[in-house]
Parts: sequence; structure tokens; C-alpha cells
Amino acid sequence: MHKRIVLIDGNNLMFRSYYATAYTGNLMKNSKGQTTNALYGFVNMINKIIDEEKPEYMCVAFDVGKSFRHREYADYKAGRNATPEELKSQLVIVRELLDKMGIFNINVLDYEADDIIGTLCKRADEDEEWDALLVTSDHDYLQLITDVCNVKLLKPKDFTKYNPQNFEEEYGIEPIRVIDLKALMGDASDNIPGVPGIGEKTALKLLKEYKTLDNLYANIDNIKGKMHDKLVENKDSAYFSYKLATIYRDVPISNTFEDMKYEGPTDKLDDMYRELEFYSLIKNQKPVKKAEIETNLSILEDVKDIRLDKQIAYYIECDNEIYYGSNILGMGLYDGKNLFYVEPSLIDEVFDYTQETPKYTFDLKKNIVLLKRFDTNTIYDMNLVSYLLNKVTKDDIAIPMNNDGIDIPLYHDIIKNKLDIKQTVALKAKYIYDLHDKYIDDLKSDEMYELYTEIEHPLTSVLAKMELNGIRCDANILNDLSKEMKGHLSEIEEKIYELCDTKFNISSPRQLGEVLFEKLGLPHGKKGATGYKTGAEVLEKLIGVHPVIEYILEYRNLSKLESTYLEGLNRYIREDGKIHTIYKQTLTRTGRLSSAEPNLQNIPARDEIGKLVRKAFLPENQEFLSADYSQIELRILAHISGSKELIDAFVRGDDIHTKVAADIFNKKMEDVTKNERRTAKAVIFGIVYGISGFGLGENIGISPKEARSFIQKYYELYPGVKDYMDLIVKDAYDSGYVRTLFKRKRHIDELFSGNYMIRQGGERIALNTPIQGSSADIIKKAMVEIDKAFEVNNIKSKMLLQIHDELVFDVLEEEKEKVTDIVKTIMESTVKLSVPLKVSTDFGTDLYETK
DNA sequence: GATCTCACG
DNA sequence: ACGTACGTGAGATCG
Repeated sequence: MHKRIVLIDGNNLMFRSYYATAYTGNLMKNSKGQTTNALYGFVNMINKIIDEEKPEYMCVAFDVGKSFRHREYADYKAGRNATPEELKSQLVIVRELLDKMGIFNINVLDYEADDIIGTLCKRADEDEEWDALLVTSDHDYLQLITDVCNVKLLKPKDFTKYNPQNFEEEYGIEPIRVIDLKALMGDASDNIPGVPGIGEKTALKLLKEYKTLDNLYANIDNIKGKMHDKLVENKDSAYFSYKLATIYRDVPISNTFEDMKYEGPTDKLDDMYRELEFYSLIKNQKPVKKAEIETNLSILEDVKDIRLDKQIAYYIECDNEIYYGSNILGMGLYDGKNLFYVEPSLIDEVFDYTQETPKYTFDLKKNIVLLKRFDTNTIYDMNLVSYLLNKVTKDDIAIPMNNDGIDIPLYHDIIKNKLDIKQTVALKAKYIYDLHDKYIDDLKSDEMYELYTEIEHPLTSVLAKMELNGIRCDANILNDLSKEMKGHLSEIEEKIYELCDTKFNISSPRQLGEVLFEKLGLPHGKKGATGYKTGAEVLEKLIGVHPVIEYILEYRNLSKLESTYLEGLNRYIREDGKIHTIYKQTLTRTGRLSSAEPNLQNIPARDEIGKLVRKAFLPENQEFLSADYSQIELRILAHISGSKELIDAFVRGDDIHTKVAADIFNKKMEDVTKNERRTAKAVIFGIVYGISGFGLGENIGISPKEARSFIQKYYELYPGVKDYMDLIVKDAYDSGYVRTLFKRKRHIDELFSGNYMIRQGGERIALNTPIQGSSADIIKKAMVEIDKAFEVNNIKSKMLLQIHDELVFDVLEEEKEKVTDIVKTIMESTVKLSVPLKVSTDFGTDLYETK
């Protein structure tokens, strides 16, 4: 019976894990600031190996410092980037982690991990009793493959296992010839020179013919031409490379295989995971906690058992993430002393009884919609606060994933213990209660307490009203349009098949690409990850090249309309004839809202045919009122940059695009052409997004050079804007975050990425977030005030939709004037900037007519 | 579940 | 040499 040992290149797997996620710039960290991304990936890999191979013996080898190769060859591994500090610190911790996992790990001074593994492999080769399996992503190891010694090679997606047979099938050479292969082709990552001009393809071809490097040089005269000369010239380099690529197999290692027996993790492992905050990996929960929870929990029978002298926390669970119309499963309640489970039927009574008591919860908006009940004494919503504080939350759990140093059981412990709904909701209530003080302190010290109390918290009730109210949508109108569209679609479909002389699925980008660019041979642009790109941008350039293009564009246009808006929206019309969207208040990175199930913030508005969908949206009362901020983002840019020129233009009431066009093109405003205004508009938009000359050029169809000159001109004309851009980026680099007008904070980890592109992206985020986010702050504040004003003035009209810079109301005929006045006045004056805020309003009897 | 495409501000 | 505008949600296809 053979014994088998699994030998793992620890350095290699750690590097792999690190770089697998590091490029995004979002390095995973625990709450103490220790980077943990490589460790997390590493543990998962090790667990996978254990799971798949069930090893009885294991050894993980590491490099420490420089090896003998560095002495013999000064340039060895030269040109390699220094190991990042974030990885170095993890390479220290990983050893401790392996100890706790009960896995033998080793390093030997002067040698690299592959030498250690090579040596152990040699032992297995020479000892009848032993087999070995090597795990790495380094192809060098393939030279070690023998009948008893296989290699599990980590490829981009998964492991591939190699033995001598399947290796030879794939490469056409014996495993040991991997050394000869490296001698010829070299290895850029280790700075092994090889023979310049010979790559993998040629090297493999030569070795298939000559078997070995020695034999190749023995028959060098059989090779003709340039290759002959290259090989002769670089013979020394080839042999030197051969030496470098050879894994050394006589490292002094005193440990025996028996020392490397794997007997499962130690009981310290969970503590280590806890320290690293790898909660999902913790397996052995102590049942103690479960018992504690059970003894403390009681089912509420009499609401009078609830203590009212302090505050109480509650959490309500329902059976669907789309909470509108879902079923309440139960409520957890904690009064500072008692932990209750409340049956759904008793919830209302609890709110009646506790009316005067301050309450804390998580996701107040959901609660209001579920209960159709506004509790003015719910003064704290942990969901909103966690969002502002940038806490990690998970949707299905909806509780921050770490306990922030408060002495309560980790949420993960609850999950692992498979607590029932009663215990889960009760414990969630306790979390909300216990973390309250700390979170409020954090809000205050992070200067976002006011943002919370003045804007986000009151806004939740306003949004709940909007969701509960819903917007009327006429299914008949959608159906009629749908019928019409389907007719058009099948006509167009036939035309396309005819023109392409083949039937295929037009909605499949892949099939469409094949037909257009291979069958019809049309000129194609860039290829995407999986094939040709067939987006509207690409197709529009082909208009006129082939008649089918226009039909395809129309097909796309109509099928989008049909599936997303006509059929799509229809599914969301409820029994009351209305659509009730869910506004997500804790999702976007900038502070904007988002709308889902369905999304009512992207109803067609530009395209004439698409806009027809809007005819299905009808007021309950007489009319819709739409009020939208004109150029709010530019006004904010003017304000926060303090650009005198831009501020003056807005104060004068200039048409800003015309004004900028006049400045850029150096002419009077009245002489600006439509085209020039359009160009200026694109330049201004681009500035807000941090565009490049290339991007602007693409966008408006001019050369990058010309585009750059426009941007340059803009900076010269509005130096304040340029100064602001430089300053905000510098600030972001210094502090790691940016803020909006109301101090909403966004951390930008991308700025600290090793990847240039990601850093550039981070700079654009730094530029744009204060603008987009401040705009969100302003309209949110306006919404809160409008809601209050409606209440005070006993207005029956309703706020229905928010579309980032626009509000839509359902207005009673007799309130038209008053509502318009309230809305416009509040929106324009809720925040005083150094430029005026302008709001334009419009009425309509359906959404198509409005605006 | 990832990818592509397209709707909105 | 490379890649190139911010923030969203949703439907269809395909491995």
C-alpha cells in the first residue's frame, strides 16, 4: 500500500491568490486594517485540495530571502516587481495559519520552494513506499513529473492533473525535457535568458525532433539559416539557462515524511479565522451560544411584558426580497433586557402599545411598507447608518458582517447554528440595539450625523409613501402597443433573414456577429471577450455598407421596447392597477437612489417610439406635474470649484452650452452654430466625468487631438474648474476618500491599486462623486421638505417618482398652482449655492405629455 | 452565472 | 504599450 504526500508551493499559491484580486484595487482587509485577500484565496485553495485529494500527508514549502541562484546569477529574477507590502505581511501570517490548520510547512535558507519540493519529490521517487502530488501554478514543476510523482497544475480557472502520459500527449516531449525547453525559450518572469528569438512554439518543435538540448547541439549543422546562427551564438546562454531552470533536488531537509502527517485542523483555527474575519470559514461553532439564545428568548404573549422605560429595537422578517405584497414571517424585539419573538398577528398591537417609546430598527422603509404603518418613534435605522458608514452588509442577512468589537455573537454563528426564524429575528433585534450607540458615535465623529438625521432618515418615510402609493399603469395601453410592436418585429425579422439569406437568432450577439462579419464579410471592429462586438455604436458605423444594418438596429430597438418595457412592465402591474417600485436607499456609491422591480428610473425618454411607453402611465387625479433641475450637476461644479467664469455665466442666466461654445470657438454667443453648441455640451459633460481626449473624440466623432485641444481650451477659459479637479484628486489621494456637499463620504480604494488603469478610474470617481453625490443630497433634501410642506398645507397631491434630478407628482386640479409653487420654491431654495438652482415644470395627462 | 446590449440621469 | 466617461437595472443568450 503506497502512502502519498501532497507537496504545495506556498509562495506560488499566495502570489496567485494575491494577484487574483489585487488588480481591482479593492484589497480585502479585516477591521484592523490587515490585508487578507491572499490569505483568503489561499485557504480556499488549500481546502479545495484537501477536499479533492483527501491527503494523509501534506507539506507546504516557502522561499525565504534569496537563494543560491541569486549568488550565481546576479540578474536572476531581476526585472520582477518588488513584492508589495500588502502581500509581504500576509506571507508572514500564512505560516501561522498553516500551523493552526495542522499543515506542516517548511522553508530552508538558501533554497527556493521548488528546490525543497524537488528534493522531497526525489525521496518519493527513490522510496518504493511513497507517491507524491505537487500543487502549483508554476510550469517549471512539470520537469518533476514521474510515474510516482504527479503534478496538479493550477491554470487560470482550475487545476489540471498531469502524469507522464497526459503530459506527453499535450506537449509532445518527456516531462524532464521541460528543462531543455526553458533552456531554449527562457522565462521572462525569472529572467532566464534562453536563446533570444526562440519562443515556446519553436523550442517545442526542435525538442520533438532532437529530444534533448545536448543532442540538438550535437546535430547543430542539420539546422540551417538564421536559426542555426541564433543557436550557435547563444549556446552558452542556453546551457546557463538549463542550469538555472533545473530544480535542485538535494536540499538538506532533516524532517521525514512522517513529520508531515496531516491530521486535520487544530482547535485554534477558528480563533485565527475570527481574527482574520473569515467568518464564512468558521466551522466549529460552540453550541454554547445557541443554548444561551434559546434560554433567553421568549414568545411574546402579552405586550405588557415589554419594558417601556428605555428604547426598544425590533426587526421584521418577510418571505420575499421584493417586500411589497410579501408575507411577514415574524418580528424580533429586544427591550434592553428581554428578547422576544412576536407573531405576525401581534405586531400591530406591539406598535400600539409602544407608541411613545423610541425605537431602533433595520430597514425602516421595508417595515413601513410591510405594515402599512408609519411609526414616528422609530428614530434609528441601522440599514441607513451602515450604508453611510460604509459597513459591509449582506443582503439576505442584512446585518453588518462583523460585530465591531461589541460583545455579541457573530451573525455568522447564528447562521451556522441554523437557528430558526424566531431566534434569528430576535437576535437581529439585539444586534440593532447593542450596536446603536457605537454607530451613532461613528456617524458623529465621521461628520455624517446631520446627513442622517436631516436627510436620509426622514427621506425613508417619504420613499415609503411613494412606494406604497405606486403609479397607475394601464395594461391595455401596454398590450395594444405590444401587439403593434410584435407585428413590426416579425416583419423586420423576415426582412433580415431575406437580406442575410439565412435564419438565425438576431438577439444573439454571437450569431449576429457570425452572420454580419463572417457570412456577409462586413468590416468588424474590436472583438470582445467572446466574439465580435455588435452594439449600436459598431452597427451605426456600418449604415450604408449593407442594407440589413438598419433593420437590425430597428429590430434591436423594438425588441428592447417589447421585452423590457411592454411585457416587462406589464408583469409588475398589481391588482390595484398600479406599479409599486422599490427605491433602494442604500445601494449606490454616490448617494443616488436606485429603483428596482421594476426600474422606473429608466423609462424611455429620448427615443420617439420608446417614449410611447409613457402613454401607459396615468395620474390617479387629474394631472402629472414634473419638476426637474436644469443642469444641476454643472451648477454644482460651478459652486464647488468656485470658478468665477462659470458662476458668472450661471448668475447671468446664460445658456451655458452656448456660452462655453462661444468661449471655445472664440465668437459671440449669437453666432454659435448648433454643431458648436453640441460640441461644447459634450466637452462639458466629459469634464464632469473626467474624460480623456480620446474618449471625447470617440463620442463626438472628432480626432483625439482636436478633442484634446477643446479640453485644453476649456481649462484655460475656466481655470477654477481645472484647479478644482487637481485639488479634489490630490485630496482623495491624501485622505483616501471624497465627500459631497452634505459630507456624504465615499472611500476610493482604486486610487491605491497597482494597476494604472484602475488608478485612473479612481481619479475619475474622485472627480465625479462630489458632483453626482451633491446633486443627490440636494434633491433628497428637497423631497423631505416638500413632503413636510404637503403635510402642513394639507395637500392631497402625491409625490410619485424620483428620477435623479426630476420629481413627478400626481396633482389635483384645485391644487395645481399651490403644489407647483411649493415644489419649485423648495427645490430651488433648499440649498443656497453661489449659483442659482433652476427648476422647470410641466403638466400632462399622461407621462408622455409631461415634460 | 457571466456576458452583451441597451434603457435612464 | 495600453486603454480610454460617472452612476444605475434588466432581458436574452449560452456554457
